[in-house]
Amino acid sequence: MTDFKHIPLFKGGRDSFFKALERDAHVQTIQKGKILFIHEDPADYFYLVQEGWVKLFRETLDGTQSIVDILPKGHIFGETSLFENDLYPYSAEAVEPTKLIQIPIGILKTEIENNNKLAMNMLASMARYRRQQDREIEHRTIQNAPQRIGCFLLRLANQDEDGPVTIHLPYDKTLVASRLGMQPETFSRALAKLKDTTGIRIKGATIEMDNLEQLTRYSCAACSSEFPCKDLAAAE
Amino acid sequence: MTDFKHIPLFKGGRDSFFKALERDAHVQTIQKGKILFIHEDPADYFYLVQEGWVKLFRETLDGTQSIVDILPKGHIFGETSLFENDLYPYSAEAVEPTKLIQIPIGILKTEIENNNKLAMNMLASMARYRRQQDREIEHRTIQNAPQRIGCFLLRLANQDEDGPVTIHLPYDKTLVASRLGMQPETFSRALAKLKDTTGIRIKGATIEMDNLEQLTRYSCAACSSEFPCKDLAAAE
DNA sequence: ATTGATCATTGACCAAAGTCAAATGAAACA
DNA sequence: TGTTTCATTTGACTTTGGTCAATGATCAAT
Repeated sequence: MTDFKHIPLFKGGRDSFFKALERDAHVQTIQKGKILFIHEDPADYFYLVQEGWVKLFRETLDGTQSIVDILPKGHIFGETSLFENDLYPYSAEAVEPTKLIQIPIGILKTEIENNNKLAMNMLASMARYRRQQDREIEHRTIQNAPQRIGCFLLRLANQDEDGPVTIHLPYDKTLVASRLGMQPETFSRALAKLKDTTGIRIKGATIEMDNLEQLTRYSCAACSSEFPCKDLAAAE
Repeated sequence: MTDFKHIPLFKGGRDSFFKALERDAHVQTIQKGKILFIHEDPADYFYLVQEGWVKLFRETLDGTQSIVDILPKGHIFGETSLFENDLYPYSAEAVEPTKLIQIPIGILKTEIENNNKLAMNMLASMARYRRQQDREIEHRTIQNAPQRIGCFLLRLANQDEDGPVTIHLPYDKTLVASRLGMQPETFSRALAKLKDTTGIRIKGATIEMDNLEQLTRYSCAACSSEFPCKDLAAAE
């Protein structure tokens, strides 16, 4: 039983909307590696991540992949097809064991078209995503590999914490590498360099440090935003 | 006299909205190099480009710039502040002699909040922008410098044209370089390489070729989209 | 035409990241 | 407990693009 009314994106939805969700949305449990849909497939459903991680990506004819995003719990995907043609603009794959809610896109479309509150929620969500993308492009341009990793770690951490911090990488290093637009080998070396520069401690997928200060000084120097990052994606 | 009713984003606006526009929006003629606002300024106005080009950018403490976008005629900017805090998320500068319409952001806000048609227009506009950004990130990752230039040229051209094509760079090469995330020197060399590879002819800011095929083969090989590009930004 | 000013190109060199191949480690499985 | 599989690391080398400095080109204004 999912409590749709507590999902921020759905706040202010009408009864008919929640009734439709109860009736037609259903939960899917997905194993790691499962492809949910492919770029250009007809977009009949959008999805809400409940547990796990979903990779959105595109690929060229020769198989080179480019990661659009990797989404945690609370995020939706497949919904943008709503506003243009009805095809998915990317492929989606579960990169960890994942629980999703699959929702017919028409339900959301109807509600957004008829309930301004939902349209406003959606606009806020897209504005947030947009800033995230702007930042992403900026970082690819002005941060080097170790700095990008540092920034990635900072975004995983609770930035208001003052003392020692432990961070656990949420998925494979190979995947983190492609999320950050670099090769696995580069990631490995860059992480080692980050360790030497900032004194963080690395044990497999766990990273520890006495405080965030060193990492901040190193990574945020090549960023136009202030630390702590204001625009961390709030769960949608 | 500006015909607000024919601007796609404003289609379906109510009379009160257009009255407010008539009253409070006004045209500005801006010389090249003029800064319109700075990142984090309070966002009281948004703008519609009528003529010329506007650069949106952010910069780090040490002055390194990152280009968010460079907008032609028909595009709006400064409007996203609407959905979160009320600060501009970037700085804006006219990079060519430019004509703008400056519009108090409250007028748009009121209309979007109360007129679902406008909210839908805005959603469509943001969805389009989002795809553009997704593509941008992809290209930075998988295209090399000459390919990115080729792709940039293709987007300037009429892609349905079959025969010989002439393209004129819309602004300085230095600026094109930063728009594409590379140094001016790299741009210069990469353009020369593109010339050798594809047989395009370059005279200053004018580029000619017998047809688009060579360029397409070279640049679109490292892109997940089909040529012709469907998602070219329609004027908003 | 001459002078600046700015933009653009070129050369020489350097640094960062990618590639290819091999070695190591770690988790899953029979 | 071995075995397989896949992720990760490391080494050696290449490629790409960045940096710095100097030179050309262009354009506007005197």
